[in-house]
Amino acid sequence: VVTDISWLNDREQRVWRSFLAVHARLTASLNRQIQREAGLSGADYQVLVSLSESPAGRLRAYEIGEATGWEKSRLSHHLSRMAQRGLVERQACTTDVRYADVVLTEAGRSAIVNAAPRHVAHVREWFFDALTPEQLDQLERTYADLLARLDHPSPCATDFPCDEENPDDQPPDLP
Amino acid sequence: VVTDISWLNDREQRVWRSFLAVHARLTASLNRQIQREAGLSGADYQVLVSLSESPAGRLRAYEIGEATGWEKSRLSHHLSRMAQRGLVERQACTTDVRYADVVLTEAGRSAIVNAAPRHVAHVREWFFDALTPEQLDQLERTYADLLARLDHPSPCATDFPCDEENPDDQPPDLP
DNA sequence: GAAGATTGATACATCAATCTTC
DNA sequence: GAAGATTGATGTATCAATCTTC
Repeated sequence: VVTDISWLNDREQRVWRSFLAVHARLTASLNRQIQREAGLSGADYQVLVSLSESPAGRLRAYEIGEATGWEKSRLSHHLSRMAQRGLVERQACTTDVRYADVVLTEAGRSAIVNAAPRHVAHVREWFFDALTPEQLDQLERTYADLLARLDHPSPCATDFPCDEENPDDQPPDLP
Repeated sequence: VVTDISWLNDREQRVWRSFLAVHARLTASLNRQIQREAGLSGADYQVLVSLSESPAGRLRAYEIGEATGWEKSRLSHHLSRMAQRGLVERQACTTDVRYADVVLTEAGRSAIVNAAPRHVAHVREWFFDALTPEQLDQLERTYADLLARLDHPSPCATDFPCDEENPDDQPPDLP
């Protein structure tokens, strides 16, 4: 009954639905596993990874936001919950009081050290082990292209204001 | 600081993070758009699409669960919210009272008819327009492989009980 | 005023427990 | 007892509004 409105062709629809399904199932499985095995949510994991990758286990909330791509309020709520559970600690930054420093606690560090290897094992099992080296190459390229498109929207194909039309402003910059 | 635990190599890490980032940003953008333009969440949209694809705009809750991949409770909660907003209606199935029938209301139908073209336009703009035909081919194949792996776990590489080890049980069956 | 951050309200997701009908 | 579905509790995400400090 949706056929009378403009839609994707068969292949596009197949690819799009696969894209959604792969991600939904993969993240659902990974989140369940990490929750069961380490008592962490996927969101907890992301925050802890960011912090553990920083030299002192300390970052500004702003930087965690950059790393995770979350907005301020989501991050703030989540940090509150994590702080309440003793995984991180908030500390006022000495130089500029606006910036909230977030530091990894001992509990937080042991949580991520415990969780990471299991998590990686599942990412391997469910993602990388299903891919050939060629497919890995292709994905690297394709995702880079997709991210470039998302970072740098093309001249508006839709009815939205799209003031960003300077195509040589910033080089595509890989995460 | 995470380098002393087993991890992915550089390329794998890049691909994995891109995979997560692409999906996160794409779905976040799409959800925002569809919410703003049509007052629907991504979840609403999925349910409405399933229903609108069925001949009578009527499905059993069970079938919507299959289509969306959601579990019973999530679906039930969501259908309650949608029913409250007048997008769908629950009706007892005449033949077997266990099965709950869900029917599309007029409001639900016009909501999806209004939302779909805009949604598709954004999927094109942000996803398909960034891909070459070759990349589309590659993705179709790769996602099929990934789904096959998720449907049909390989003999356990991890410490989990994995009783499903009959590799010729069911042919990989594409959604 | 703008950037960084927080709060409160609401919607959504997940889990365990329950209920009903076959 | 098992399949389909619902409920309640808790955790998570999003939006708008606010607060503080530069």
